[in-house]
Amino acid sequence: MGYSDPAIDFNTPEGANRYRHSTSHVLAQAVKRLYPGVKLGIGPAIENGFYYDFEFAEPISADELPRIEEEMKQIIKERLPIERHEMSREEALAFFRERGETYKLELINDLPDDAVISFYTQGEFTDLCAGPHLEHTGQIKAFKLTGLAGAYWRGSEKNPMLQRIYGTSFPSEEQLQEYLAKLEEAKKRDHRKLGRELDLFSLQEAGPGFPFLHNNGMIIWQELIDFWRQEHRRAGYEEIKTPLILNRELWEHSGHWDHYRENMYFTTIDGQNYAIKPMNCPGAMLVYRSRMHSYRDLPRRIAELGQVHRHEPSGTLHGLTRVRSFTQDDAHIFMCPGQEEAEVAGVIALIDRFYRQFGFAYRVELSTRPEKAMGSVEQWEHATAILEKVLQDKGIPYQINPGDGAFYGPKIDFHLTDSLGRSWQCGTIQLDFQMPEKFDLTYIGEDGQKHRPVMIHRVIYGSLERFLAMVIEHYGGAFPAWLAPVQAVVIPITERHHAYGQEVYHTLQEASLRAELDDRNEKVGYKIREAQLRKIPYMLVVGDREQEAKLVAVRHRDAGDQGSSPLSGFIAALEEEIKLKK
RNA sequence: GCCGACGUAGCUCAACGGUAGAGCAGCUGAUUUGUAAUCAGCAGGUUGGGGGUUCGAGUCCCUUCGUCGGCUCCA
Repeated sequence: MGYSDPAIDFNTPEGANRYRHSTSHVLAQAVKRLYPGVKLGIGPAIENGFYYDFEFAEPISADELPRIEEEMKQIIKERLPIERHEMSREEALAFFRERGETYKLELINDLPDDAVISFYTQGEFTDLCAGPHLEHTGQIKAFKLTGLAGAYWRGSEKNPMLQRIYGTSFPSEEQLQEYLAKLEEAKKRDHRKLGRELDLFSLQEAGPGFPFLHNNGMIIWQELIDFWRQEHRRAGYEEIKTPLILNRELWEHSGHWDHYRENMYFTTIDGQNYAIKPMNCPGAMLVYRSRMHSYRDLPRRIAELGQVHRHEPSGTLHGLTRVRSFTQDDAHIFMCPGQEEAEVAGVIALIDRFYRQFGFAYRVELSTRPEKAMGSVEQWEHATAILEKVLQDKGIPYQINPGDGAFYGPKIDFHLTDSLGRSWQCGTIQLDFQMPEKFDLTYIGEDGQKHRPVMIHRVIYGSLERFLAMVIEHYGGAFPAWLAPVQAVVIPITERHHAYGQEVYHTLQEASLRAELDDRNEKVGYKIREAQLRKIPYMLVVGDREQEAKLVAVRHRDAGDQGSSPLSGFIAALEEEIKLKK
């Protein structure tokens, strides 16, 4: 099985991985040549590229990447054959010990006893590697080093931090350029850029991680909430609002003090200790507990748009997607044992309904028991089995994310992808047997005795801030009419059309449409250009012809000039478009 | 929090250690315009903050805050 033409195989994931994995070896070889004392970490292929981790004697800077690229080109020019061979464990250890490759030694020591220890050699460079690889280095046609970053050895903050060089490679220069151009294009959709350009929100030095929403952003926010309320009423939810600040005792009681303290903000009122809520659940528990429940009341689905504050490490903050204060579209479902499956299934259906509305593709994960968890292993297994069963019954593909559950229960997570391909958790469904216990929640069963309810914590949007970011990037700022901050702008051609423009504008306003009148002293082309840049869906040009016949000349953001129509007809069509959330 | 980079006008970006500039946006005036930029003028800054080196710092050094790319973490 030859591999003389990498372009043929590149279209399969295996082929692309092999190609890029070999590129990462070329990178390591180049670095070894340029920085003799360097120690090697690992260097796998990843989605869209590869990386290699190094420990340099002196940290290098990004300016040095071009120099490394030059050396890589040299290695490619040398067309070094890439050859596989095996060593015994002892030989392998001796090989790396001699070369001072302490990280490689660690890797070998962690290999299972019966593992085949294989190596790949190209020229003077040999690396521990399972392969497979290309036949020779000359097969790499186009590559680029794309970044330099710190990364903990084996992903643990307890380990030393290595320097990771990222890169990508393709079988042709055209494909590489195409990929880089696509990345540039994607950057234009970045919600942080669009947020400023479209005046949706801002991030200020006065409050790192605490976003400011502007009027345009608030309009989208409110539409998201209106849609949410409507759907939740239909799905049988109630809505509550609980305080942002509650006393410390409550958080000690709920387990947050033990399990979540380092993420919480605290304050003092009249000498008493309070915490700013990082989660909404305790508030919902108190509401549940404020009266008696019969099994006939259950399931009780109690929703809350709750603003939470969490102290996230400064280095993790990111636009609207990772903040320190956000609004969860939370709900807590209290139910009798046995109702779990139906309720979890109901929430999954609701999440699907929402994401479908926006056309989001999503990925599902099942997160299991973390190290720091409340409750017995049996309870966790029981809860996890329920979640797993629902996913399987529904035929939903999912990955297991071990140890990533909440401290009170396992969860199903729903991930969306941003414009640069980064994945963000939005929806989540968490099954909780702990909190009802902690708060001694009860209901009266058919038998007249007290019983313990089970609880689900769930969010659909996840955080409204994060979801808003996803919405911005998904539409690239060109929002559908139901979300658009301004739905139509009236553009009179000259001053002589201002009165009619006013009339049109007022009629739109009275129909509760979000309209603007652009009566500035500018040419039509100028006003249209500006409206296009603001991504306003409809532009209504009015001049002599329109004024005379009570028409509007409709221009659509994407479809262009639509010709003239009676104002009433335009309004009816727009109202329909909004109602259908097209 | 950790590693690296970057902070110059509202925005995008210039300025060999030697008087901080441009385009767009803004304001004023002229122009009354038919589907992506009319013309002219004006104004706009303790170069993120603080310290230091130097005759002299946007530029070099230290420190701090913020942002960006990752790592860890997470809605």
